[in-house]
Amino acid sequence: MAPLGPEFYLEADVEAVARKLLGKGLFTRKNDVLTGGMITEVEAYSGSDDKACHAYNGRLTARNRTMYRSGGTAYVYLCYGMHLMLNVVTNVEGKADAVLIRALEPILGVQTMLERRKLKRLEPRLTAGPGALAAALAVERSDDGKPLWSDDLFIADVGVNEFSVGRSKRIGVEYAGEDALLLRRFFVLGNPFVSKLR
DNA sequence: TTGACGATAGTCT
DNA sequence: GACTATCGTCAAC
Repeated sequence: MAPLGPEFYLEADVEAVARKLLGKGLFTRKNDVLTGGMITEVEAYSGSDDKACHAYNGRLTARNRTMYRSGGTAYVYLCYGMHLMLNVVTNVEGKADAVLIRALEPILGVQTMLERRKLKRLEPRLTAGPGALAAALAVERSDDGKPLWSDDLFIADVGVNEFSVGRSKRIGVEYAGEDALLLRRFFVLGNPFVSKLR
């Protein structure tokens, strides 16, 4: 399972990369245990034209500076004081674009993920939703800034390409005014491991 | 230094 | 469907 290299993430169109990420595999390796699955839901954020983006209009802070790095870097931050969010930085260095990974369908390490989430049986809420996904994969703040071809955090092609893509507004960005209406959320149609509006 | 507020999830009614 | 836990971030004071 060879990780995708930098070229996959460098293109300027963040929405295109977001779509391409659907069906790819996202995995972490912690304590020698591989966990992860197929990405089923993503959202695109663009620093250049998007009020919902942390880096809108060139805003640069201690938190969001990872977004300005080269495509293929992980951007991890804490939301609501308790949930970690995992993002994929896209575009070239200096352009603050990123894709929020919101949900995946488990493939590897289901038992370990169930334990991390304190669940007894496999059900969508194991990995449907950005905070849930980060908890299931044991994503940590220290993963911020890592390349997505690291030994303990990587994205790979798992050979899935037969599915339809749904599209909608993004979740929880009402504060962004008219940009909250942008159709920058993409998901695998009909897949149960999607957070809302399957 | 301070305080208002989130790219959420789990629990309770 | 409503309520809230919980804390880092950031802009304003």
